[in-house]
Amino acid sequence: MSDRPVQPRPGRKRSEESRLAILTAAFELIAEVGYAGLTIEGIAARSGTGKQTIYRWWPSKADVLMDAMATKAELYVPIPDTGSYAADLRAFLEASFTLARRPAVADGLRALMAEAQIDAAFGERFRASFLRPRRDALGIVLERARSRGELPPGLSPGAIADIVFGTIWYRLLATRRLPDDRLVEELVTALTEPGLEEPS
Amino acid sequence: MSDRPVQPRPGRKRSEESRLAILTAAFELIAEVGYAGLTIEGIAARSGTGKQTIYRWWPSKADVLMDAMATKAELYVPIPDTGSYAADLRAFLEASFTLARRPAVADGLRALMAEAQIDAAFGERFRASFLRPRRDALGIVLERARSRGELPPGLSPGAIADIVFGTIWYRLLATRRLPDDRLVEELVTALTEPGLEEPS
Amino acid sequence: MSDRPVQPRPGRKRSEESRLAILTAAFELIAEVGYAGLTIEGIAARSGTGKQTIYRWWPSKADVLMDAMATKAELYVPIPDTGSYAADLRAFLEASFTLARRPAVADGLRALMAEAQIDAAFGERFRASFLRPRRDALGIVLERARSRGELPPGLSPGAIADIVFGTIWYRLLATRRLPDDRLVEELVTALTEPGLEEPS
Amino acid sequence: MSDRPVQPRPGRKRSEESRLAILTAAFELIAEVGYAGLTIEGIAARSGTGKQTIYRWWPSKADVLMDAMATKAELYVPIPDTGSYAADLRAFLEASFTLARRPAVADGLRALMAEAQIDAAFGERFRASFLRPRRDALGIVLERARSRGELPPGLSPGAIADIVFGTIWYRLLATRRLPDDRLVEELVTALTEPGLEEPS
DNA sequence: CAGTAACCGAGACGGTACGTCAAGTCTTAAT
DNA sequence: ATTAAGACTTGACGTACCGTCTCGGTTACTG
Repeated sequence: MSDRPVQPRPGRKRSEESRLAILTAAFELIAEVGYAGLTIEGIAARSGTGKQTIYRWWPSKADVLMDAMATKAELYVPIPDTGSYAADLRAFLEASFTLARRPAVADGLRALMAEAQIDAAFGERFRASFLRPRRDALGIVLERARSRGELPPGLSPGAIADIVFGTIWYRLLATRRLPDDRLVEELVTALTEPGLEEPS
Repeated sequence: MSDRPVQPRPGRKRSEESRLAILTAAFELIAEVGYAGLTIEGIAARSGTGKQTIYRWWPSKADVLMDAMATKAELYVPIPDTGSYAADLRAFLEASFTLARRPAVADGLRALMAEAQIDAAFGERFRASFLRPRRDALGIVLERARSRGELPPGLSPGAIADIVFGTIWYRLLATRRLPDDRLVEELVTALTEPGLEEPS
Repeated sequence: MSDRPVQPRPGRKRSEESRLAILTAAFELIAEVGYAGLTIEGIAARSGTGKQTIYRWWPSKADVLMDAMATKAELYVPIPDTGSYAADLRAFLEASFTLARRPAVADGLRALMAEAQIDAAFGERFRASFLRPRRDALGIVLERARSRGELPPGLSPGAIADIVFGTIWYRLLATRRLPDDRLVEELVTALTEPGLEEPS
Repeated sequence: MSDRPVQPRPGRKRSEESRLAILTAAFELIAEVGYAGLTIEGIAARSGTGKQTIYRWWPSKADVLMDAMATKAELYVPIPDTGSYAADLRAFLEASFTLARRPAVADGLRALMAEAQIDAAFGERFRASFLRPRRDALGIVLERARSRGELPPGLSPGAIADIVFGTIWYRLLATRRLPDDRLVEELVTALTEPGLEEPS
């Protein structure tokens, strides 16, 4: 096993130091000047690197930011498995909302989603490497619930995912009221079969 | 009262011809070159006007586009009043989805929402003059339902609005699968009290 | 008469202030940093103008410099007419040498001739608008001498011009010994018919 | 004495293969893309060597080109010795003109002279190792003529050299009319004492 | 014959300047 | 006062090369 025979290409190796300096600069700049003020030149200047080094490894400033978010922000959302669909859903929502309430994360996510609308090629990359994994995580929770027969009738897993992520993103993008615990309960209410949730 | 006494200011009047030419050019250009390729200079050239004329009347190209969308696209969504919450919701969703499925409209909405993330001042205007009226329309439907006691327990009107608009926007922005009739039914399922909708 | 009906084109007029600031900056910079260190960006910064303003009116930095030399340096060489070929030639050479001994002029001429070798299109412009007029001035002197039968046998006016200008340029470009009065006499000696010059 | 005692330094020897590949690449590239398009990176790529190898042995691309000209072009001009100043001068001019008429040589010479104006350090090397030997060759011819009393009165050997080389270079650099046989005769006419040349 | 020193190719690095684009401002003559 | 036209300053873009700096690997002299 273990493919990739390390392929010892000739020439100087990529500088890990520069890579981190660039991601750090991008992460700091987005907080200081906003996405509209974020420029490749600014990242290069702040990080003490050359523009060419950025262009060599990332196709656009949005890709730098996406990489910076993945590297510098801790975006991991665990896949809960409590045995109950309602509890799993609540746990997933709470973890996601906690993330989205961090200002730097919320600002970064808004900028990435905006750029995804404007630059179609980046949009593809953003969906494939950022949105899809998180949607897949919820998909696992929903699949378990489905196999236990806990999903409400008339609601497909796909629609539930659309509603869950749609509501989170809408709060971020359109209302700018960050999602709170009350919204967790209302989403759980809407997405579970009434009468089944609280067996008390 | 005393409505604008026509205020006969001195000097040449605003050219209605130019205004329409600018909005038409913006609407056509967004389809031809995309929002990334839309420029004030391009709009001026295409419309046969000067840049200054655009800057005099609109604060940014996104405002031109928003105006163009409002003027050139027919974005009106009627406020249904059938007497039944489920039927009203379904009608509202169907009308909204029909709109969002028009490619020019979908592209324009995506661009406006993107710009609203990047330019905070435009974001304010976009929310106030574009998002709020539509949310208010749904609010009227929901208020009528609430007063008739048809809203599901545990779901506030605000949360329902977040879920409805969130899901529509998410399909536009993140999945690029345009909303379809099946989603209408799933949203109605999630947002009505089970057993009440279809009295079968 | 008086063509060019002033052609009142619409729009803002070219800024004479910027034009002069650019030429002045170029003329000063060539002395301070040399041609290798002369950049469009440097000229723009020093002159307080934008790069685009330079690119709008000149095709290359060499053209800016050529214009600056013509405007800022006083390069005019009068066409002598003493009635004697030898005296005219001597006067022409002395005036030309005086010019070429000014360091700023010598440096500028060297740079222009160098660029003319490297950029063929500029070379054409340099020959047509810089070298040709000066060669034509000498041509008038020689034509007068020819009509009076004063040219030495076996020497065409073209060859005399090649020798005169060739020698001046060679001293500038290759030896960097600036031309002096002794060289004037030696050139006059070589280019006049012996025995005719000093009729004494 | 005993120069360079072969100094058997340790380490790998300079690769003659790479040296020739670099000079060949430079010589070919100057013809294909011109001096403006000639780059160290291009020479390295074409020759299959690394940039460092070039920088190790030559201080600039102009030095590579000068070396390539000396190695690839046959630039040798014999020192004629016929016993007659006029015949020697004619022979020297004819040999030099023949060289300068070869397009690759003319292009190379123009580029070197241009670079000598722009890069002062290279200019020194160009004068010392390229121009000086050729001027010295003519100097030998002129010294022999002087000792035989054949030089025209009023013309120093230095002035003659300035006129000879100046005229050749001027034709190359400024008029781009390559020197021809007629010019040989006119130069001989100007630089010999009339009545002495053809004793007929 | 193992070290070690200089060379080689490849290619990433920090920089500088390029020539272009568009932004938002201003000036002009005409309406 | 407003318009179309177009020049203005500003700032970032993405590219091209510069000259330097690793890399891993090859030669060739030396202790």
